[in-house]
Amino acid sequence: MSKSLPAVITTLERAGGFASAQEVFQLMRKQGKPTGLATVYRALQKAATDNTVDVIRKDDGEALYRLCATGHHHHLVCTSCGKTVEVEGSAVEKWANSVAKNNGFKKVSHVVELFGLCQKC
Amino acid sequence: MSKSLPAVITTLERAGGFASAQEVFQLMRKQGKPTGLATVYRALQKAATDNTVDVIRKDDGEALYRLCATGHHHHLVCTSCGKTVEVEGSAVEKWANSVAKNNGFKKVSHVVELFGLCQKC
DNA sequence: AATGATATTGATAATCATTATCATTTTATG
DNA sequence: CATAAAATGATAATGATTATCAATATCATT
Ligand SMILES: [Mn+2]
Ligand SMILES: [Mn+2]
Ligand SMILES: [Zn+2]
Ligand SMILES: [Zn+2]
Repeated sequence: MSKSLPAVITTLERAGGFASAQEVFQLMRKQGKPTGLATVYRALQKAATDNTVDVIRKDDGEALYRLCATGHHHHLVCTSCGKTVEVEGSAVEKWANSVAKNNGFKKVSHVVELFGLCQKC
Repeated sequence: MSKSLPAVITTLERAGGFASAQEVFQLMRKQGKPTGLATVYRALQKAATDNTVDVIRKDDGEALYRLCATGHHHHLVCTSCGKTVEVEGSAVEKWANSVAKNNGFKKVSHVVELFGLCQKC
């Protein structure tokens, strides 16, 4: 997976924020760089496992991707206005790994999202 | 929505940990309380908006529901066989609260779930 | 009880993101 | 160039979720 990955990432970059695989697919078509849907999915998945993009899920379960400048991190989201703050989670990473080890689990991933009310709300 | 909701919740309770809508549907069938799939979905969605159940998403996007425990805790779930271990998260609680305070957020809640492969799998 | 209004149910079909196939094309390698 | 290996993409299959809508159950009023 090599020829298409850069083009997909570039498209995601131009998209600005979050974009679904389907949206990236459509954008590439409009930009004159049509690419197979399966290839778009493969590229985004690869980028996700490489931690070069973040993945979140809409309420309906659809995956949204975003170029990830800083590496793995989590989100603090205002439940009222939607304001989102990216937060570091090294403490959580360590905790997750130790919990996994203590229970004999391998290849552990985690979902960590924080919700609350921002200052304005 | 009333007749089916209690039965769905009871089934979710018996399931122990997390269960998908499809699993609840199958369980109710086996327990001699067959209920329509659409009804199961409706009941779980209602319970979710009422905050009587938690909703998380597997890596593949499938929604998992869990009866809101009386005592707050998290889960370590095997993505292969579904084995679930309840884990303490005081370290995460502290982290979440400090992150919230640093960003001026109030009434912070969090979703923290761990996924991996258990020893058998 | 009987009637009509309203809400719930569930079998079934439709939706749609994601994944699997697999033939074709491209790239790597000697 | 010749061959093998990897990437691509058109297409079909999968499967969870949602939409329909006719049949039932529940409620309210006479
Ligand atoms: Mn993390
Ligand atoms: Mn917690
Ligand atoms: Zn806010
Ligand atoms: Zn397992």
